Parts: sequence; C-alpha cells; structure tokens
Amino acid sequence: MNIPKPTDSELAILQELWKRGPSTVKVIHEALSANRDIGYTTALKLMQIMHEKGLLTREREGKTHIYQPAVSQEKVQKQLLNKLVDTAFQGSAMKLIMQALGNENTSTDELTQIKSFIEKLEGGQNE
Amino acid sequence: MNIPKPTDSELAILQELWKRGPSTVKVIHEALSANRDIGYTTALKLMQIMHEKGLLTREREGKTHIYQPAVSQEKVQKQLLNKLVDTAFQGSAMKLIMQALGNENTSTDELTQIKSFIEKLEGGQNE
DNA sequence: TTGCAATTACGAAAAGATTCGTATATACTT
DNA sequence: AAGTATATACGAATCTTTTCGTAATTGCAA
Repeated sequence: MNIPKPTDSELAILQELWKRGPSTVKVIHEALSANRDIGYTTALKLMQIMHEKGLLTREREGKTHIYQPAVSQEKVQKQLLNKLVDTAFQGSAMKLIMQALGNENTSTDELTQIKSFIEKLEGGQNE
Repeated sequence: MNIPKPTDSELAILQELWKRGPSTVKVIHEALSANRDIGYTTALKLMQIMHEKGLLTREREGKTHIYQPAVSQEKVQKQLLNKLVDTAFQGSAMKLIMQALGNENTSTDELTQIKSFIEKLEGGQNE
C-alpha cells in the first residue's frame, strides 16, 4: 500500500512534524501561523484529512491528539524528487543534478562533499 | 512580470511543445493521448487557458492555431527545482543533490560527467 | 452558395484542496 | 454537579484544476 503524494499544505505540516517530533494541532498551528495566516480549525482539518489518508498517525492524550508523520522524510523527498525528474527532466536525474548545481552558488565546501560522495558511489558501483 | 507555476497538466503540454516545436492542438492532443485518456476539447481548453496565463503564445494559421511555449524549459525547470528545494529540502540544494545521486543508479559515465562539471564550478568559484 | 468536416469558443459540471463557522465532546476547576 | 476553557468533529463555502458537451466559426469542396 502506497502513501498518496502530499499536497503543498500537507508537506508544510509534515516538515514541522519531522522537525519537532510528535505534536498537537495547537503546536503545529502556531508554527504555521509564523509563515502565513491560517485558522486553527483549518490546520486541524488538514491534519484530520492527513490522518485519514494515512500520512499521519495519532494518539489520544487526555483530550488532545498527538500527531506523528506516518512516512519518513526521506521517502517523501524521494517521491517528490522522482516525480520532478519524470515530469520536468525527461526522467534524467543527471539533468536535474546539473541544473541544481548550476542554479545556486553551492559553496566550495559543499561541492567537495558532493564530489567525495560521488567517488564513494563509483567505488560501490564497479562490479 | 513573472510566469505562473504550471500545473501538472500544463507541464505535460509544455514538454510536448518543447520537444516538438510549434504545434496545433490536434498534434498535442494526439501526443497526450498516448499516455492517458483525454478528450480533444480538454486539451484545447488547457491550451487556451495557458495562452491566457501567458504560458503559451499562438498564431492563427488558416483555421487553426499554432501554439508555442512562451517560457524556456530551463526557466521552468529552475522554478520547479527551487520550489522543491525550499519546500522539501529545507532550502538546501545539496541535500537534494545527494538524494538524487543516491536514489537511482546513475551510470558511472554520468557520475564522471557530474564530477567534471563540479570541478569546472570549483575552478570558477575560487576567488 | 450550400454543405461538410475540422477547429475554436464558451459554459458549466466534476474533482480536489483549502478554508472556516458552528456544534459537540472532554477534562479540569470550583 | 455546573461552568469554563480547550479540543475535536462536521458540514459547507470557496477556490483551483480538470473535464467535456454543445454551439459557433472557419475554410474547403461540391
């Protein structure tokens, strides 16, 4: 069984949960409010829907619910990345990587990190 | 004035136009039909909307319209990539690149290409 | 010019996402 | 036990995207 692709709002909520760990609607609502105007019940409803969809798990704790991501950050990143590669880069991860490298000024330090990561990959891939 | 972010359907149409060059609705509809069920007037409407939004230009040619992308593929790729970096990778292009590298099996050949691209970047960035 | 086939224009329905108001439930305080 | 504050549940309005049916237009062929 596969998880559905999260919408933009849902992704924002997942980000907060990955960052903060298990949280109440109240906490997430406050976090989202820092970035944009959003009513409490809007946040609540979104999280309820995400729970129905299987994106979040929850547990009762007294009168509130404690929510948690039901999916790992890595898995969702992978999902969104693959989709972008398919729809915008003709399925070529390399094209995407080149664009990403060219886009912003990645620091020389980061470039070095990436390079050594590639070298590690090259080592493992020789068979 | 900035172009709006294309939706998924719109992106699919842009891809066809980038690939094929200026095309009629008929041609694009046929191309899309290869991948999914879509009515002719649906494709037409999408392209009309994209024209209104400024994503496509068009020109009358007898009784039909010839459509063209009004935005470059690279610009749209950049736009979508930046958005993904922001919303899913905490603004870190490096994280995204590492994920992309790890994800699929990029061929050793491609890895080499990427590495030499990085070296070129490093060269230019030392100042 | 009349008729036909292809194309466009338009409007509105359907589906999905986002928003929030109001009602209900819950636990704590007095 | 009653009152209060906080949280949840629910339903509906709104907005965006996708869909397509129907009507109008266009150019060509007879």
